[in-house]
Amino acid sequence: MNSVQQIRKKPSDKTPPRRPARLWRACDARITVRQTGIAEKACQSCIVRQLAESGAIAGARHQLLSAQVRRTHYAPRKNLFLQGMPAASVQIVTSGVVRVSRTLLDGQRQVLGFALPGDLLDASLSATHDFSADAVDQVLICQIPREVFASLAETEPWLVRRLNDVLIEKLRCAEQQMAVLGHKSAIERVACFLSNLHQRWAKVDARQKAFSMPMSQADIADFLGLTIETVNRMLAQLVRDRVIARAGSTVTVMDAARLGVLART
Amino acid sequence: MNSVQQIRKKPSDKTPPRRPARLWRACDARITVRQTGIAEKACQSCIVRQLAESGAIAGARHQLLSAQVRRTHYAPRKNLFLQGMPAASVQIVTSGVVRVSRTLLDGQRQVLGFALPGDLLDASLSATHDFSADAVDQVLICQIPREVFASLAETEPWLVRRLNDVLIEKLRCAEQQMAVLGHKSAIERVACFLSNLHQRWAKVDARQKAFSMPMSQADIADFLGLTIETVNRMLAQLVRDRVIARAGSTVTVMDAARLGVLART
DNA sequence: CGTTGGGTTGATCGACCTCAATAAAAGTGG
DNA sequence: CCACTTTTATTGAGGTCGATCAACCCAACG
Repeated sequence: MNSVQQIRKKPSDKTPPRRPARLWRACDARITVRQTGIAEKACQSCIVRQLAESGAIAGARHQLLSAQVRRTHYAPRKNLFLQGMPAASVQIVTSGVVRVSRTLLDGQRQVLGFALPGDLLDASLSATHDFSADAVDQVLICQIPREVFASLAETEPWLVRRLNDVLIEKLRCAEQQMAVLGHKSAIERVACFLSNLHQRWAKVDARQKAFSMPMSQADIADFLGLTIETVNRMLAQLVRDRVIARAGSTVTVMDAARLGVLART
Repeated sequence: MNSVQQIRKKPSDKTPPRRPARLWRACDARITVRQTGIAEKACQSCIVRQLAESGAIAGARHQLLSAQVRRTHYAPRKNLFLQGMPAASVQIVTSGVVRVSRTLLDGQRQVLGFALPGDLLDASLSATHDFSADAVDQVLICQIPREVFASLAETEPWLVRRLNDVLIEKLRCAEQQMAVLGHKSAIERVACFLSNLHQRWAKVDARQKAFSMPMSQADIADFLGLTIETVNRMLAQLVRDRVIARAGSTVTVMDAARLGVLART
């Protein structure tokens, strides 16, 4: 009657061997709040840029938000917040990868996705988080206290509208993932995942050819609705077929066309 | 290498044998625009109630929106709008069931969900629809022209914030569906679907014990990531086990507890 | 140097897909 | 209203993909 579903005890990740903090030093945490001028230059993908990119007016708006931003650093495997915790602030990933997951009623863990630099965590303005977030590797977070954001939203209606757009984008992502989970085979799912990661990292840094995949195969399995073994086998097959190459947690796409075909994207 | 995925030619639905328009007559279409007083009383789940339910202030806000609402009726199997069409208005289902679907790049159809009375279609304010919507049975839609909504949003910031909440709710739904598609067996998926429909119809009309399931099994299959045959077999099994009973397109939950256990909800 | 948490690989099994065929509706034109 | 077609629902038999079970390797770490 039922099948599937072994409960994996520890949702822990591995510490990536390489990733010498190039990306996350680009937006270093050791910036005090008043140094908005520096922050504006340094922070490539902070909450401000994310929320304010609605045109030329960005400059003034940028400063408005910058003054309120706090930055926090998390070590690999550290928890940012737990499902059910009171939500204290609006947060955006500045560097590193964050795993977003949820514990289902039957105790099983569902990985909702992975937040990359520039991605908004917890767009809701509700009282408590309805999912957990954990740092996969070295992570830097930009955050605005909830009250500050709320009062800002009062005087700056564009903020809420911008938030709307972000939410719609997130919804589109979720729907795409529904398609992956509902209609695709194992190899297609893994190919989709890689292709998606590839594209998203390209947005963060278009120059890089390789990208970082620091999450464990267990995380990927839970995200794709597969088992660890299957994920492993599919990755191995893609390497064997010269579609991708792996070196530690770094992945290089060797044959983007093939990958696209496999992903059916 | 690949599996699944036969392309079903016509995404057509069946006309339900019963459903003598009880529900949808409650909010009849033949109301002219000016009769806001009547509309306010008649329309149980119109766009106004949906968007304005943020407290006691609803009355004034209600009238504000009511004056701009148009109502449209669609016959079973009729298309409301197609993926890619310019989005002309904000729409809410007032009665009936609407199938929301998307055509994937490889031509295969993905059913994103089914909108019931009170559900918002197309929350995005983007220029074009990024999915298609079709009437499954007799459907009544409340809609506000996009420009009217936009200008209203200018002066009424609460509108955008309310829209935000709706979006977050939609996002939560999508994530739940991700869990269904990624982690559940066939019988669990069907049980989830039934349980979900049951609860949502209960919100529309708490008195009704049975509920309407007018969509075809092909639609359900595409929504749940299963084949028609499997959906059929699971439904048959649930009927055999006295968990549900079916009469035409009407479903009665006989054993809600069992259904809940099967759905693992 | 044992332990622990990934990662990797093989063998087996079963849930669900696929193919096939029939029945039951629903729509259509006379 | 009745042939007729088309669509949808239903049921059976067989094949396959991916889960399950079971090793084993490897690196990190106390």
